[in-house]
Amino acid sequence: MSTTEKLLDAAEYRMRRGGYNSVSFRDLASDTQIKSSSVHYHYPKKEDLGLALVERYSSQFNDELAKKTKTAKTTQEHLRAYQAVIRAALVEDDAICLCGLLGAEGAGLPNVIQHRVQQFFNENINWLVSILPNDMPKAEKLATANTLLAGHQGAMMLAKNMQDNKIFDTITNQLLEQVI
Amino acid sequence: MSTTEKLLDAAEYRMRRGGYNSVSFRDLASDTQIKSSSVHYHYPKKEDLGLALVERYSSQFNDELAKKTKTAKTTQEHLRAYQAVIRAALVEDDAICLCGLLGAEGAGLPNVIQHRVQQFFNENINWLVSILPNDMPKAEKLATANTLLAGHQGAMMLAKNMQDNKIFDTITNQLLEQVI
DNA sequence: CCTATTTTCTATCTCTAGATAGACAAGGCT
DNA sequence: AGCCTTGTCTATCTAGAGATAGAAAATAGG
Repeated sequence: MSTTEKLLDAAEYRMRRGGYNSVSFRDLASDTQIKSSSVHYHYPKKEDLGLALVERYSSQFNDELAKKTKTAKTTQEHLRAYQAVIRAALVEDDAICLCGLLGAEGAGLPNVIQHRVQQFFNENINWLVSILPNDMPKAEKLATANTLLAGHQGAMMLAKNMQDNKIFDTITNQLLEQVI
Repeated sequence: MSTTEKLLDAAEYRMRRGGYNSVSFRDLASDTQIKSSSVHYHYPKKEDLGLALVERYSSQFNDELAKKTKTAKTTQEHLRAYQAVIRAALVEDDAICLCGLLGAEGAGLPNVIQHRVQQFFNENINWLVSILPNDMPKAEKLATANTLLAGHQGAMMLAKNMQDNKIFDTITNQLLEQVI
């Protein structure tokens, strides 16, 4: 595994738990067995690191979604895949969504990162809109996409906080049942 | 206004935007025109400050909720009040919920604060369960309460991020319509 | 094998963080 | 007046942050 990958892994682990400001170059250095100045070689500014991380997270998320919907046909199947991808992020990594956390910290972050997180949400919404039933009015599609996104993000946050992943399932199941 | 109130106001303003780690004693000192050592006089450790802040936020939230539901009778009326209280926190303060943000930052915070935030969520859920229709099965009440809480928190985060408070209204209206 | 590039290192800077000790000031109470 | 409590100040400590310069090592390509 390349050094940049190791760095991003360590940064993702830490950032998805404590947030942007809870991660330091020295932490990442010790996680990856190099010196903090070497971390700066790969990512000169913290902003660079953060941006690269959101970019990787975002494209991995979209890849997962594409993979899990390869054979999906109905809206229901697509939504179950959406739920499953997010659930995996929560359960396997035992952490909430990187963009959910960075989105909450919003104003405390460099502008480039804020915008990249916003892009992640926009992509989410566009995807959701694209897989909702054709006979659903456009405005309702948009509303539903926003509700699903917000609901899933909130569900991760709540489940993590209550230390009970069943809460995520309960909430998202209810959302999927009611929305369709 | 007392110094401690001024301090909590300044801390709340900053913390609801950038998160726990984005607030420093020196920031608060300059916000309130005193020296940082004087801030330590009122709140010896940052943890003390954070805890006092969550406590004040939490009780103000519950007070608002009580006030707005004084004449409420139906579940619908109670839920509209819940929505309105959170909306006011979003629109008037132009910031997301303190506990939503601290909840997301979870693992990066002192334990006492984590637990106090968790208590805020528990109180929210208990309140929601208490105002849901009597004929709704207990399990469904709990699920619905969780969905409403997560949905509202997610809606704040998303609306703030997209810089469009209408998103909050759209999402929460849809939730209230579908859930009842 | 030698050179050029990439990567890591040592060493260090500056700034800010949280935190503390102890002097000093203002006000009420007896 | 003298005292005690409350609050603020100056001054300072230690730790850690992000960041940089320049030497040294590793690696790749001809």
